Amino acid sequence: MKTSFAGLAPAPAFQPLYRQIKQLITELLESGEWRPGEAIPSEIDLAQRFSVSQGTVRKAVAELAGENVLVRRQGRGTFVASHSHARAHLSFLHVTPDRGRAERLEARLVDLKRVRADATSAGLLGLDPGGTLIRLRRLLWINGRGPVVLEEVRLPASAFRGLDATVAEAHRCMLYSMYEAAFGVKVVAAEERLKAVAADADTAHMLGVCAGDALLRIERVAYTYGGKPVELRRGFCNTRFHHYANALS
Amino acid sequence: MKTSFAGLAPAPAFQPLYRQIKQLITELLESGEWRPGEAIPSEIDLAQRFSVSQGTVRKAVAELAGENVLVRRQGRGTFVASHSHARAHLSFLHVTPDRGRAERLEARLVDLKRVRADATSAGLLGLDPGGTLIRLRRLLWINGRGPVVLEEVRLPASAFRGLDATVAEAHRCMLYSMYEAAFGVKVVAAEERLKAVAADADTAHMLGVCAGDALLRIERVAYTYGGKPVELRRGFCNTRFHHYANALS
DNA sequence: TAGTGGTCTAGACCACCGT
DNA sequence: CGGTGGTCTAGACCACTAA
Repeated sequence: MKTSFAGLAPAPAFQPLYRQIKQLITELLESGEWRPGEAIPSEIDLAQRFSVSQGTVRKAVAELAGENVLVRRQGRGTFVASHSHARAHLSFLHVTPDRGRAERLEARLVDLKRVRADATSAGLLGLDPGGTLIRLRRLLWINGRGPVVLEEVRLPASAFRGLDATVAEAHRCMLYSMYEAAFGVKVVAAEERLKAVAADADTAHMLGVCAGDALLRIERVAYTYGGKPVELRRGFCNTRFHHYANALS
Repeated sequence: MKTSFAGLAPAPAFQPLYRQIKQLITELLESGEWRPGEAIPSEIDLAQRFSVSQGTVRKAVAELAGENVLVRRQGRGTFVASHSHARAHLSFLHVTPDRGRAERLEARLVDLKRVRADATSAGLLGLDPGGTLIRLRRLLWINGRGPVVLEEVRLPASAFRGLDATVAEAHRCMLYSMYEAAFGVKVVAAEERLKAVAADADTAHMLGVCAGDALLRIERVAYTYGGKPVELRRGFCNTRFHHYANALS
C-alpha cells in the first residue's frame, strides 16, 4: 500500500486528474455500485463517463490494481478484488510453514460473544467508548498442521449485525470472505505489529505448548476503502514449525 | 518488490519493450555506469540512446522507482537510490518503538571475524561449501534506547575483501551505506523470516534480559541487483518496548 | 530561463479472451 | 470475430528546480 492511512492526512492539495478519477472510482466502490467479483466498465466506457482520456482512466485503475483493490485481466476486463475465491484468504496470511507454502488454511471457532469496547479498541476502530464489540476467537491449522495460531478478532457490532457463531461457521471461518458476502465490508489493507511474548496458561493449552514458551504475537488493524478501520485482531502464533514471512524493498 | 527472486524464474518468454529497457538500465546499474547517489541521464537522453520513445523509458524507470532502485525528483532528475544519506539506513528497519517512530539508530560492534561457511549459509549465498564468510555481531540502539537488537551478519569474504572492525567502525556500523561506498555492493531488496524464541544465556546477557525470555528472531537474506543474495542476517530483538511493523495490502 | 520529471491526450497496434 | 486490457508512440502543456 502506498497510501498513508491513520495519522494526519497530509493535506489533499491539488490532485492530478487521474487521482481525482481514482477517488471517484473508490467512492463508487464504497457505494456498492460495483460489487466484489464483478467487472467494472471498460476503460473506454469509464473514460467517456468521466470525460477524460483512456490513458487517464488507465493510470487511475493501475494504481488501484497496485493496491489490490481492482484486478485487471487481459482480454476479459477489470474486476473488483474479492476475498471470495480459493486462496484469497491466504493473501493476508504471512505465517507460512518453514518448508513449503501455506496451501490449505482451516479454522475452528472457539467462541463468539458480545463485549463492551475498551478505550483502546474503541479508539482504534473510531467508536464511542463503551460501544459494543463482537469478539470471536478461533484456532488456525495450516496444511493440516496445528493449531498454529490462536486468534482473537474484535469487530464493531454495528457494522456486523446478526453475526453469531452459526453465521461464522457457515462461512467456515473465512472471515474476510464472510465480511464481504454477508456484511458488505471489503477489507483492502491492514497494518500488523509483531512482538515475542511468553505464553500464558490458557493460550499455551489451546496451542498445545507449555506456559511460558515464546509465542509470536501478531496485532492487526484491518482497513476498508478510504483507510477506515473495521477489524482488530490479535494472534498468538506457535513458531516451532512456522514463521512470519516478509519481503522488503 | 514485485519481481520474484529465488526459486524458478518463470521463463522469460517475450518481454515488452519497456521491460527490456528496464533490464538494460539494471545492467548498466550493475556495471557501475551510474553510481548510487548520481543522476542518470534524462528520459529524453535515455530514449534517444535506446531508440525508443520517452514514454517507454518512463515506464521502465517508473517500475525501477517503484522497487526503490531509482528515485525520481521532479525538476531535478532521476537518481540511483543510495543508502548513503540520513534516514536511508532506516528504510530496511521494521523495528520501531511502541510509541513514536524510529528516528536515530546507533550501533555498537561486538566482534568481527572470519569463519568457514556452513552448508546452509553457503547455499543461501550461492558459495562453495567451505568458503570463507565474514561474521560480525553488533548491538542496536533506537532513539537512544537499548540495546534493542543483537544482530549477527554473515557476508561472503570474497565480495568484502579488506573488511575489518576498523572499517566497520569507521562507517559507524551503517552497513548498507558501507557496502555501497566501500565495496560497491548495493542492497536493493531483502526477505525476512520471523520467529519467537527463548533467549539463550549469552544473548540475554547482551540484551539485558533474562535467559529464557521471549525474543523476536529476525532472519534476513539481502539481495543486490538481479536478485543475487549478498548478505545473511540474524537478529534477536527485545520487544519489551519495541515491535516489528508491517503493512499489508 | 532552461531543463527536468509529471500529466494528459490521441491514436495505432498487439495479445488475449470468450463466443 | 469483437471486445478487453497491454504496449508504444508523439506531442502538448504543467510544476518544480537550479542557475
